Amino acid sequence: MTEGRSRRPGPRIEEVARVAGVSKSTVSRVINGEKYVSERSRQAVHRAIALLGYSPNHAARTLAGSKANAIALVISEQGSRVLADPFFAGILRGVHAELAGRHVQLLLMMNQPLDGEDQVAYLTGGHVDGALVVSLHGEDPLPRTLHETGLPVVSGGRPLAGGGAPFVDSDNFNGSLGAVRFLISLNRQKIATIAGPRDMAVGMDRLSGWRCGLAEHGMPVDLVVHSDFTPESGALAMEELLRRAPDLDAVFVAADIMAVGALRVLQAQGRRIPDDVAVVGFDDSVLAATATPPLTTVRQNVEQLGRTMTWRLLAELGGDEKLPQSMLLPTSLVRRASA
Amino acid sequence: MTEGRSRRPGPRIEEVARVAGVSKSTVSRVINGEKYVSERSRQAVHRAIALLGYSPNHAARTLAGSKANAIALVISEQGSRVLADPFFAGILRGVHAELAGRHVQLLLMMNQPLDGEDQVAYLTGGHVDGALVVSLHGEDPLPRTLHETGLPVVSGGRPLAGGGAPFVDSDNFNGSLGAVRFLISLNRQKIATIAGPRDMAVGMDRLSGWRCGLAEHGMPVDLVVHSDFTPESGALAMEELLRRAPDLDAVFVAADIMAVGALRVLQAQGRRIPDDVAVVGFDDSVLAATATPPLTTVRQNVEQLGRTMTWRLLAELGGDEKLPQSMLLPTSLVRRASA
DNA sequence: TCCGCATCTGGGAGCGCTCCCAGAACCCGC
DNA sequence: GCGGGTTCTGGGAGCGCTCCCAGATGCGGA
Repeated sequence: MTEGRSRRPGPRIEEVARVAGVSKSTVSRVINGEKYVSERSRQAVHRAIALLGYSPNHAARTLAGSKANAIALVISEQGSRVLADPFFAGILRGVHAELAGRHVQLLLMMNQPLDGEDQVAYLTGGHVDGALVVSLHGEDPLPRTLHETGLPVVSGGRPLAGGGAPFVDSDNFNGSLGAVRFLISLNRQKIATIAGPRDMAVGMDRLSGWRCGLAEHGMPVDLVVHSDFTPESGALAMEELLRRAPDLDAVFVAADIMAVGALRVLQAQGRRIPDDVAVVGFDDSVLAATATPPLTTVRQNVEQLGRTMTWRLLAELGGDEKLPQSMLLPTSLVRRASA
Repeated sequence: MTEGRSRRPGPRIEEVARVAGVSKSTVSRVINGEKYVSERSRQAVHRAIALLGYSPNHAARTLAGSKANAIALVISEQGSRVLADPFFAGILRGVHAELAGRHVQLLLMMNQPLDGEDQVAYLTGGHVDGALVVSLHGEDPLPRTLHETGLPVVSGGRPLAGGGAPFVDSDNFNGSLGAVRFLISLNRQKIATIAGPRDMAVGMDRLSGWRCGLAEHGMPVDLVVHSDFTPESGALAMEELLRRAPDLDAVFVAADIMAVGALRVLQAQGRRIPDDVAVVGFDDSVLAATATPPLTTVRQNVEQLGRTMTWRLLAELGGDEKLPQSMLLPTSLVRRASA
C-alpha cells in the first residue's frame, strides 16, 4: 500500500509548464502578471491553464511569496448591535462583490471580548496584506493603531480623531443638509433634530448638516437632543423635544431606528404625521419602509460603501500611487409618507 | 544590501523547539493535540509558546498537512434578501463566536451570478475542510451536491427534500404550535395564518405547527394564505384573509416582516389590535419591537443557530463519531402588545 | 532472560509555489 | 567591432510546517 497521504487533486504548476513547453518560472510570471514574458509564452501558458483546469494553490503562494493573498474585514461593534446589523450585512455584500474573481481571501474578524492585543498581533503578523475596519465609534483606536504599524488599512466610516487611516464614508453631512433643505422647502418653521451620540462621527456629521441647513436660512439651531441609536432613546428624545418646543413642526432624526421611536411618541400625543409634524430619518433601512407611516429618509448605499472600501484597499496593495486619501459617497432623499 | 525579502516576523516552530528543549516534531505534536507526548514535553512546549508569543503559520500548515484549516460559510441567498439580512448577521456572529480560539479560518462565499459550478469546484478542491451552507430556499441543490462529493457539510435550515447533509434549524414547528396554543388560551375563536412560500421549509414547518395547534382543539384549518416574506405581500395576504373571514379574531404570521404589513392593513380597516384581532409574528427581529403596536412573536435564536452549525461541523472534522444527524433548536414566545 | 508491544522522540523529505540569480538573445549607438 | 542596455528564460533554494520512518525507552508476560 504505497498509496501516500491523500492530497488535493488537480494539476501543479509544473504540469502547466510542461504542457506549455516553458519553465515553472515563466508560468509563475504569467499568473502574477509580471512583465518580461513574451507574447508567445503568455498565450501558451494561458492555453495550458485552460486545458488542465489549473488553479494555483493558495497556501503555497502565500508561504513562498511575500504576501498573504488575503485581507481582513474587522467589525468593531462595541455595543449598538442594533445599528450594526443591516449595515454590516450590506458592507459584507459589497466587499464580497468587489473581491469576486480576484485571488484574495476574505478573513472575517469581530471584536471578541478577549481580543484587542491579540487582534492587532494577528493582523500585523503577516496573515493578511491589509485590513478593512468598520468601527461605529469614532474613538476606536484600531484603525489608527493598525495604520501606524504600516499595515494598509481602509476605515469604513470617518474616524472622529482624523489623521489616521484613509476612510470611506457616506456623505452624512450633505445627506442631512439635503433633508433639512427639503423640510424648509415644505415651509416648516420649527425644525428639531434627534442627533446621534457625540462620540460617533456619523452622529456629528449628520448634526452638522442639520445645523448648516438651518443656518442658511437664519433659523435657530437649538432644538437638539442627543440620543443613542435605539428606538427607546429616540422616543425619549422626542418627548424631550416636545416638552421644550410643543409647537415644533418637523424633526430630522439621525437614524431610522430612532425615528421609529419618535414616530410612536408623536402619534401617542395625537400629532398627525406629516400634517402636524414632518419626520425625516436617515439610512433607508428596512425599518423605514415598514414604519407607520412609511418614513421619508436619507438613503445611504451601504453596499457601495463596502465595494469602495475594498477597491481602495486593493488599489493600494496593487501599488497604485496617488490614490485619493479618503472618499465620501453620495446619499439621496427617499420620499415616503412621513414628510 | 543582503537584506533579503521582507518576511513575516515572529518566531518559527524551530525556535519554540529550541527554547523548549525538544524537536520540531514534538512541538508539532503538542500543537496538534496528538497523543504520545510526555506531560513534561507538553508543558515545556506550552511555556515556550507563551514565552515567544508563537503562532503557527497557517499557510505552511495547510501546505504541509492534509487539511486546509479553513471552513466556508456559503450564503445561498437567491432573492429574498430582506429576510436574509438580520438573519445572516446573526448566523455570522454565531459562527464566529464558535470559531474563536481555534486555528480555523472562515471563508465567506455568497452566490454570485456567475458561480454555481465554480463554487462547487472551489469548495471540493481542497481549499476548505468543510462547509456551512445557509440556504433559505428548500430546493437549493447545493447542500446535497456538496454532501455527495464527500465534503463535510452542515446545512442551516432544514432542506425541503431531506436525506442530504445534516442540518441545524430552529424548531419552527413547535414554535408556531406554541403560538397557536397561546392564541387559543386567549380564547380566540377564528385563527388565520399568513404562511411562507411553499418552496421554503421554514414556511412549511411553521404552517404545520399552526395546523396541529388548531387541529388539537378541533378547529378548522382553512384560513391560510401563502405569502413571500415581504411587508407588501403580508399586507395583501391580510386583505385576502379579511375578505374571506371578516370575523377572524387572530392571525399567526409566519414572519415579523410580513406581520408589519398585516398590522398596517388591520389598522387601516379599523380593527383594534389586540382587542379585535390578535397578531403573533415569528423571528423576533428588530421589526417586532419597533412595530406599532409592538409585536408578540416567536423568538428564534439565530446566533445560537450559527454556533451550533459550526460546532457540528468541527466535531465531524475532528473525527467525532456518532454525532446527531440533525438538530432542532428551541424557540420561545415573546409577549408584547399585539396579542 | 528475552521478546513483544505501547509510548515517546528526533531527523528529514517534501508540500507547491515565489523569487533570486545567472545567462542567453537581441537591440542600440559609437 | 565592442560595450552597454533591455528583454526574456530556466534552474534551484527555500518559505514553515506536517508526517513518515527509524530508533530509543519502558514495562509486562512467557
